[in-house]
Amino acid sequence: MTEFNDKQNEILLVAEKLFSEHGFDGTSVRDIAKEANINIAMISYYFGSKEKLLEKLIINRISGLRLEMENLFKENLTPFEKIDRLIELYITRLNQNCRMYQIIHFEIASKKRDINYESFNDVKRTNLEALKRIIDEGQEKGLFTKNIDVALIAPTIMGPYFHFQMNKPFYTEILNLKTPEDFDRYILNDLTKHIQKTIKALLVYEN
Amino acid sequence: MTEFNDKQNEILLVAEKLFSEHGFDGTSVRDIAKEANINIAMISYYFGSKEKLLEKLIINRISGLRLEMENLFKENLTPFEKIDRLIELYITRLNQNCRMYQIIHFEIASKKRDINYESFNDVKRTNLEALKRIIDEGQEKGLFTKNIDVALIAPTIMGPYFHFQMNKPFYTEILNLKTPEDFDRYILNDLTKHIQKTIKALLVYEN
Amino acid sequence: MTEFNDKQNEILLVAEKLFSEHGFDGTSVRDIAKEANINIAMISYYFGSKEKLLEKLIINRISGLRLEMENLFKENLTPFEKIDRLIELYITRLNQNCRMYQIIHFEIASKKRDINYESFNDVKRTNLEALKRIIDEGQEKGLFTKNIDVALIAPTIMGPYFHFQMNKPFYTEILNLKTPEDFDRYILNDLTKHIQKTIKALLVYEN
Amino acid sequence: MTEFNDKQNEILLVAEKLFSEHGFDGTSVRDIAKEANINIAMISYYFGSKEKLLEKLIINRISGLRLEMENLFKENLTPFEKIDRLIELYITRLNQNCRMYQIIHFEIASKKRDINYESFNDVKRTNLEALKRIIDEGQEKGLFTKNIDVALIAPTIMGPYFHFQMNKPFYTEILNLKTPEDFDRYILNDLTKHIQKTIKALLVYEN
DNA sequence: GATGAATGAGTGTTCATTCAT
DNA sequence: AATGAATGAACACTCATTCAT
Repeated sequence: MTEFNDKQNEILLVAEKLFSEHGFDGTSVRDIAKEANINIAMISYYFGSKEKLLEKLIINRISGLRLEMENLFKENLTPFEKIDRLIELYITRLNQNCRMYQIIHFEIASKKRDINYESFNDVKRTNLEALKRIIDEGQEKGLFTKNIDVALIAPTIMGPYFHFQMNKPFYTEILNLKTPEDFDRYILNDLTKHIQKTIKALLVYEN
Repeated sequence: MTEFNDKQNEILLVAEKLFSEHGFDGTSVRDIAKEANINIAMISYYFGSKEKLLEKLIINRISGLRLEMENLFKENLTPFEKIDRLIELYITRLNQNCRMYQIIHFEIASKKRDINYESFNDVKRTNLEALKRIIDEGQEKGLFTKNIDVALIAPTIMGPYFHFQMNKPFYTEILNLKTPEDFDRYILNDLTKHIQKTIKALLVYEN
Repeated sequence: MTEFNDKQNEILLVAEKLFSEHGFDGTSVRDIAKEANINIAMISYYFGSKEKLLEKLIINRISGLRLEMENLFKENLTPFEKIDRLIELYITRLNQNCRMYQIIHFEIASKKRDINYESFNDVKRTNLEALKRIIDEGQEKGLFTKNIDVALIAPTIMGPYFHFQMNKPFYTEILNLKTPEDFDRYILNDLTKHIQKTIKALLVYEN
Repeated sequence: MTEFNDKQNEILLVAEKLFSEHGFDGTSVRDIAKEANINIAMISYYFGSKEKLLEKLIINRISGLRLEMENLFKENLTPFEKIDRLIELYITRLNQNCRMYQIIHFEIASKKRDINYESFNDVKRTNLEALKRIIDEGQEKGLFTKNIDVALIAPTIMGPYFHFQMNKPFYTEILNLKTPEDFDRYILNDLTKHIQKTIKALLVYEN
């Protein structure tokens, strides 16, 4: 993992913002250069090409996404508390990187670019593993139901969050969230609690 | 609602496919014209501009999204059954229009285009209303818990579906879904059942 | 062989001029567009790309290079007269297309472009064939020496011509050729006669 | 004549190679810098500019082109033998510097650069002079015909050589020259003999 | 009503060169 | 003396759109 200098980091920051707001194709290198106050040629000079800029941006941001869950397991918490903490951690982290997820999700959908998503998948696999350990523990202790498909728990945590984010204008309106801060606060409090409840309900539900 | 002729419908169909696959900016009018076997000038001629084509496409498709839930309420079903049926209806409908949702979600995110999403929001409001009626009924009958935020049930239904779709490559891999048909079958069976279970668990969960 | 319209022919003409004067890499599509008084986009529009423009230019010009030598053989001429006429024909033709040869020679030398020179080689082969027939006839009649390598006669005809052209500034100076017309006249008269004499000398030379 | 240091000579060597292979415009300073393992800025630093590099390259190489023909005249040879030796010397020397000639010929043709070719012309004049002395001697001894245009003998020697070189792919094919070594051997043996024969035939030909 | 020709603006990228160190 | 960073200009090409027919 190469380190980037200040200017390169500035370019990455601007690119992240513009790509997430207007998409990769909707953002020109001139837009990035103008907003980052650098010469157009710098993007090719530093990153090789616009596409490689995206790639390096994704790799750079993804490498910070792996959750540090060691403490979670060391701490003396009940499986329920662990689930709560895990979800809180998830949402906080997703919300910090929501621009990146916006970009990645769209780029995965449009298969045009052949970006290596393996490191992204790696993160997801690791996170899934952590989730599985907690659920296993809860099941062993007889707290959670036996009938749980772990692979579907993750989309049940992240799905609502992303859906909420993607329909920001709609939920802003019906929940009367007046400022972006209100929206953010709603996510970190109400929505997080809702998702925690959902997962816990699911883990104890006997159908 | 203006009616479109055959050629216009063909253009809309091709545009829907290409926009969903490569994004709006990633699709050129030449691509559309070539795939639809029409002259490039036709798009401007029929729709005014590429942007207006998108707008008309969205409006045209959205109008078909309103769920017909009348029968759902006429039928003599328990609230649980109604929830199951509603979710089944939702997912089926989402899945039939997943291209359209792909487009709309991205276009909402990139605020560039000022497309009128009111009719889209209308649909969501109507669907929310239907959901609310069922939940109200379940609560009145003492079957569901009192403590339910209806506004968050919808993202809990649709969120996991969209997240699953958006991460198709990842879930294809970890669930060993070999063909697109396998993937679709998994959505309509396993994922639907999972979401039904999730919602029902949530509706009876007393925290 | 597709026909070109007036504008396309104008572009080809300008491209031929500029490519021969400044080379392919030394000529930008902007230069061509400006000199041909057309929009830059037209070059891509009409020919696909700058490289394809070169290719089509070469093919278009080459197809006119095959010498019509039927009359030469029908006419009741001595082999010596035929050689004279053939060389005259050669030089006249080379001189009419000297720009094209300038381009082709350089492009052959720089192997960068993978242009199909087969049609060019075809022409050379055909011309070689004609030359061989005349020499065979002269040998049969006992007029020419037996010891002739036909493959080397062609470079002995064309080589001096091209060398003269390529060193135009030098020969202009030492031969005191004041105007381009003088230079051209020298080629068509003196140089042609010199080459005719050279070849005839060679054909009768017993070493 | 300024002397060049090792790095400068390396740059000249690489530039000579690349210019001859891909032309001046087809070679970027980056290409040269990479192949010469030097910093890009070095070319401007050492030579002023890319164009001046070409100029200095040409001047440097031209100064080595003057044939040393003193021995030729000192030796006790017949005019015919002298012609043979001269041509052999010519071809050998041309072939050693064929890259340089490739560059110069193209640069003369494209009048863009205003390089001083006077020293190049000087060389040609000197060589012409030597040729003239031999021919004069042959004429005085009654061995050569009177009617000789010396200015046209040079192109008759060099023209076939260059034409052969420029159409390398064609002659490689029709003469079945399998390797570059075969090609070179053919030039130094067969082609040289052919040119010697041509000139001698011309010098004795009475038309 | 429908279209081929045409265009100006914009795309990402590469260029030779400069400059602070 | 030598160089890595940086740049403005130019590159070939594609874009959505217009317009005469």
